Amino acid sequence: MYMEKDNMDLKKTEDAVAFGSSNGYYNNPLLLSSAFDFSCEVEKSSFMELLGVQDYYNNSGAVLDLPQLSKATVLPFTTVNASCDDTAKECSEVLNQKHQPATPNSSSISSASSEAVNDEHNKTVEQDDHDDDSEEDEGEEEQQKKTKKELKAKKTKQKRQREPRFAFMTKSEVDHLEDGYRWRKYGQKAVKNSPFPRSYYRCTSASCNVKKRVERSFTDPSVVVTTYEGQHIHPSPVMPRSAIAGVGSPMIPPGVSTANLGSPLPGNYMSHYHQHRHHHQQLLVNTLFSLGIPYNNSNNIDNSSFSQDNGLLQDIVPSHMLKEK
DNA sequence: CGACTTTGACCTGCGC
DNA sequence: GCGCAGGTCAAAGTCG
Repeated sequence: MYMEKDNMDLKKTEDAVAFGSSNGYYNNPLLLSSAFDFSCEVEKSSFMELLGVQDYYNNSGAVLDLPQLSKATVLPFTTVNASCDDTAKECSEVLNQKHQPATPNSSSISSASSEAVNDEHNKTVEQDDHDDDSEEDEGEEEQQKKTKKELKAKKTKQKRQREPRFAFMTKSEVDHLEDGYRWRKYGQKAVKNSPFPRSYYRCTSASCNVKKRVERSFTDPSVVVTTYEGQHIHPSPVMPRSAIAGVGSPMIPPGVSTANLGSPLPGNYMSHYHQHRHHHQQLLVNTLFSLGIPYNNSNNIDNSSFSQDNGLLQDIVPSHMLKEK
C-alpha cells in the first residue's frame, strides 16, 4: 500500500536481502537489520525495536553473545547471488525509482495496488472480447491471440514497475516453505547453471499482488532461496501449523497477524514514520514467520521460543557453526 | 467441481 | 537484429 514512499525514503543497499544459513549466514534478525542502509539512526533503531533486539544491535561484523540465539555473527549485508542473478538488475530499477520525482498525485493508494486492480479489469475486458469473437475461424483466432498478446504486452510495458523484493535462504528439505499464506504456482523455469528449477508463486488472495520465487541453491542444495515481491494486503488466511516445512513450529504470538501490523488505510491519517514502521514490521513478520523465527511485538524476544538445544537455530545452522561461535 | 500444478509457448529486457 | 535468460500465461492435467 505504501511501497512507493518506502522506496523513496528507505535506502536499501540492495534489492534482495539475504539472511540465510549457508555460507555462514544465520537466520538471525540482526542480519536483516544490517541489510538496510537506513537514512538516519532513528529509523535504524526503530527498525531494530520492531525486532525486539535493538539492544544487541551491531553492524560492525562483531561476534555477539545473544542469550536467545546462542552466539551469532553479524555479517555485513550480502545479496542473494548466483542462483538469483537477476536481483542485481532489479535492484538498479528500484534505485532508479528513488531518483525519479515523486508522482504529483501520489495518494495513499499505491501504484502497485491500483495496478493490480487495473490488470484485473483489463483481463475481464479482454475475456469479453474473446467471447464475442468465438465464431471466428482458426486463422483469425490465431491472429487474435497474437494481437491480444501484443495489446497485453503494450499495457504491461507501460506500467511495468517492480515491487521491492527481499530474499532469504533457509535450510530445508522442502522447497515451498509454509508461511501462513496460500500460494498458487504459476510457473517453473530451469535456472541457468543450476540443476534446480525456479518456481513462481502468486498469492491466491484476490487483488493481492504478492509473488514469491522459490529455488534451491546450486552451491548448497540443502538451502532454499525464497524471494518475496510485494506486500500482502490481507491477513494471513492460514493459521500456523504444527510443522513448518521441517524447520519447527511457527511462533507468531496471538494477535500478531499481518493484518494487525500492516495498515489497511495508510496515508491519510498515518504518519510517514508510522507507515515505515508498519511496512517493515509486516515484512519482518512475514519473513520471520516463514523461517519459524518468533516475532515478539514487545522488545523482548521470547526465550521460550528457543528450546534449550538452540531450538530453531539448530535446525537452520549447521551444528559445527553453532559450536565454533 | 474447484483448487492447484504442470508445462510449453510466448513476451520482455539485456548484452553482444 | 539476434540470442539468451528470466518471467508470465494459459490450457491441460491432477487431486481431494
